Amino acid sequence: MIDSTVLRVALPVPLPRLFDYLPPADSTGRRAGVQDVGCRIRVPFGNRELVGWVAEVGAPTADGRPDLKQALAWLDEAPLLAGELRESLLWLARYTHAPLGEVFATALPSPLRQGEPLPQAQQSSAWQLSEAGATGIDRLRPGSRPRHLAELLRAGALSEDSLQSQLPGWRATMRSLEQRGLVTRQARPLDELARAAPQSGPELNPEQQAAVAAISASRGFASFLLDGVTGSGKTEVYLHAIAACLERGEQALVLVPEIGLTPQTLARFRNRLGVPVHVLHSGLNDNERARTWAACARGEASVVVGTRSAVFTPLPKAGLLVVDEEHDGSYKQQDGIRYHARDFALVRAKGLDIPVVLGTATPSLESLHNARSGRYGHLRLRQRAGNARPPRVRVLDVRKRPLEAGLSPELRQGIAQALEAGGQVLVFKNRRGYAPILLCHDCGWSAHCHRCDSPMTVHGGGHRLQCHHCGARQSAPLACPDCGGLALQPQGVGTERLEEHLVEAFSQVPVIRIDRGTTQRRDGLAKQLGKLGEAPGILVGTQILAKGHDLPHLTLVAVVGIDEGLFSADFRASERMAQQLIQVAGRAGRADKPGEVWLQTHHPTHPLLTTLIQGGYHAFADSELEQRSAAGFPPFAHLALIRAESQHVEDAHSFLQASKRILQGAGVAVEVQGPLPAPMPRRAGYHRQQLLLSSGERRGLHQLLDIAMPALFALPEARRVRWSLDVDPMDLY
DNA sequence: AGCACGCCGACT
DNA sequence: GTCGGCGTGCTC
Repeated sequence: MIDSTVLRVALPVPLPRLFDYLPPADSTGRRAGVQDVGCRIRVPFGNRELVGWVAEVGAPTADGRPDLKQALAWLDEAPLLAGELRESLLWLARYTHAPLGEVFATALPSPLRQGEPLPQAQQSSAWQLSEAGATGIDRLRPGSRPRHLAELLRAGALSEDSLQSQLPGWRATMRSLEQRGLVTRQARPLDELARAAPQSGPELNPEQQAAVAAISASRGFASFLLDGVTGSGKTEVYLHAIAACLERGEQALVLVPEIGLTPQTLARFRNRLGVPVHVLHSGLNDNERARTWAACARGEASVVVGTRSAVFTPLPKAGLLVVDEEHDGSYKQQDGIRYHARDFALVRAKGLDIPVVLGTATPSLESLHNARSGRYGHLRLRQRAGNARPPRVRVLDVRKRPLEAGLSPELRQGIAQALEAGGQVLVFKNRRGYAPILLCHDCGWSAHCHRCDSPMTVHGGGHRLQCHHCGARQSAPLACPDCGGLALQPQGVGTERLEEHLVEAFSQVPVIRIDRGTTQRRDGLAKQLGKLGEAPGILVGTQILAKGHDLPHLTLVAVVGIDEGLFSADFRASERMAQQLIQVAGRAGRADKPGEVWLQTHHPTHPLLTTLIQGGYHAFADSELEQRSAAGFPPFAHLALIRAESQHVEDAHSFLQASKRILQGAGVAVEVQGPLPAPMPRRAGYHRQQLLLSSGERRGLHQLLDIAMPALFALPEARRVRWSLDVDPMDLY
C-alpha cells in the first residue's frame, strides 16, 4: 500500500458519473496529488482507451469497487483545465445536468480532446507587402484575385492560418505575387509583424462616450446591455472598450453570430486595434483551433473574435467580454451539450471578475428584463451615427389585392420607383425554395416527406422537391401519385419564385438571390453583394440578408410574407419575428439617402405589427413581456425540455411516461406537462415526443433535475430511445 | 456513445 | 454449414 491515492476521472461518455483509477506507473517519479486536477490522462475503459480529465483526487470511496484499473499515462505536465475556466465548466455541467467529461470534451478543440500535446506558439510564417507591393498595389487589376489578396495584406502582415481562413486557395496567388517581388514571407513571430499603429475611428457621440465610460469605469464583474438602434455605432463602443483593455495589457474576447464573422469585420478590428486579432469559427481546421486555444491559454493572444464555441477560450489575462447581437439564436447549441454562449459568457465574466457587454438593436426579452430589473447596466444608443434618419415604415394591406408571385401591384410599383430613382431594393421573404408546397389541384394531394410527415418544398423552378427538415431530395412527380392527374401546382411563394418573377418584371436591373441555397461559403455573400455595386438592382433573400454587410445604396426594403410568424404556436415566435423585422428594416437608408420599409401583410391591424410599427421594438417588448408574464413563460418562468425520439412511438412515450413518474415522485413543486408529441412529431424517420418542465423558481427546477437525472439515466426504457435534456430551450421543438 | 456477446435468417 | 441482423449489458 505505497500509494492509496485514487484519481476520479471525467470521461467523454454519456454516463453521469466519474470513474476511479489508480495513478499511472510513472518512471519520472511523479506522485499523484491535488495539483493534477485538470490534467488529461489516458485510461483503459472497457476494451478501449480514452482520454479523460482528472476531476478529483482522493482516497478510494467506500462503495467503490476494490479492483480499480490503473491509468495508462499522464498527458499533461500541468493542468490544461484550471482556474476560472475549469470552475466555469463545472458550473456548466451542473447547469445543463450533463456529464462533466462531455462538457470538457465540448470545450476543447479536438486535437486536445484526443490527447495531443498543447501546440507550441504560432510558428507558421506570415506574409506582408514588400515596398514595391505597397506602392504597386493600384496597378493590380481591381476585382482580380491578386488585387484582393494585396488589399488584405495592406492592413498588415497576415499569418498563413488567417490567410487560409480569409481566402482559401490563396497560395497560388501569393506565389505569383512573390515572383513579381510584391510580397515577402516572414518567419518572425506574427505578434511583432502584425502590431501596427492603431487607426483612429470616427468621433464618438455623447451616448457612445457614456457607454464606453461606463464599461471602462467598471472594476471587476459588471454586465451591460448595450441597447443601440441599427447604425448607432455599437462596434465603435466595443473597439474603444477593447482598446482600453489592451492598454492595461489584458485580453478581450468578442463573440459574434455565425454569419457575423466577415473579413470586413475582422479587417476593421485589425486596423483599429493594431494588434493581431485571432479568429475562431467553424471554418478553421482542428490544428488552427488548437493553436489559437494554446495562444490564448498562454496569454499570447490579446484579442479573439469567434462564434459560439469561442466562449470556451481560456483567458488568463482577461479584461473584457463582448457578445455582439446577443439576441441571435446561433448562440444556443442545439445538440450535444445544449449551452447558450451568451449565458455562459456571463458566467465566465463573473468568474474572471471582468465586465461583459451584450450588444444588440433588438434585445432578447431575457436580457431586456435583466436590464430593466437592474441586473445589467442598461446602456442605450438612440441615435444613428452620422445623422442617418430612421427608415419610414409603410404597411400595405394586401387583403383582396391581386398578388403575383406574392407581390401586390402597389409593391411592384414601389420597387419600380425606387429603382428609377437610382436606389437598390431588398425583398425579404423568409422562405427558401420555389414554393413551400406542391399541390394536386384535382384531388388535393400534396407532396410530403416520408420520413418527416411535413410538406416538401419545391425547388429548381418546380422540378425538384426538398425536405427542409431532413434534407431529403427527389424530383417532382409529373403526375399526381394519388389520382394520376396532371394538375400539380406549386402553392405559395419562396425566394426562388420571387427571384424568377422579379427577373422577368425588372429585366433591366440585376436581381440577386441570397439564401442558404446560394451562399455556402463564408465570403460568398460579400462576393455576391459586390456584384451589385452602386447601380440600381434587387436583392431577394431570407434572413441571411438581415445583418452583416453594409448596403449603403439600399433605399427600399420590401418585407413579404411575415404573416406566418404572426400566428405561430411557439412562445418565442413573436419575439423572433419582431427582431427579424427590425433587423431587416435597419438595412434601409444611410446618412445621405433616407430609407423606406414597406410591409406587405394580410393582417395590417394585428396588435403585434401595430405596436412594433408605432412604438418600435421596445414598445413591442413591453407588451410581449406582459404576455409572457401572464402566460408563465420565460423570463418569468424557467423551462426545461426532455426530448425523446425513436423509430417506434411507444418507446419514446413509455420512456417519457416513466420519466414523468420519477419527476413527480421527487416531491418538488415543478409543473410537468406531457408526454406530448413534439411540434415536429416525426422527423427523419423518428417519432418525437417531449416532456416540458416549468417552474417559477430556477432553484426548484435544478433541485428536481439533480434528483431525477441519475434515475432517468438508469431507466431501462432509456436504452430504447435517443433522449436529451435541454435546460432553457430556445423553442419548444 | 462504443463495443462485445448472443441468438435467429439468407447466402458464398 | 457461415456472415450478419440489432437487442441487451457494461464500462472505474
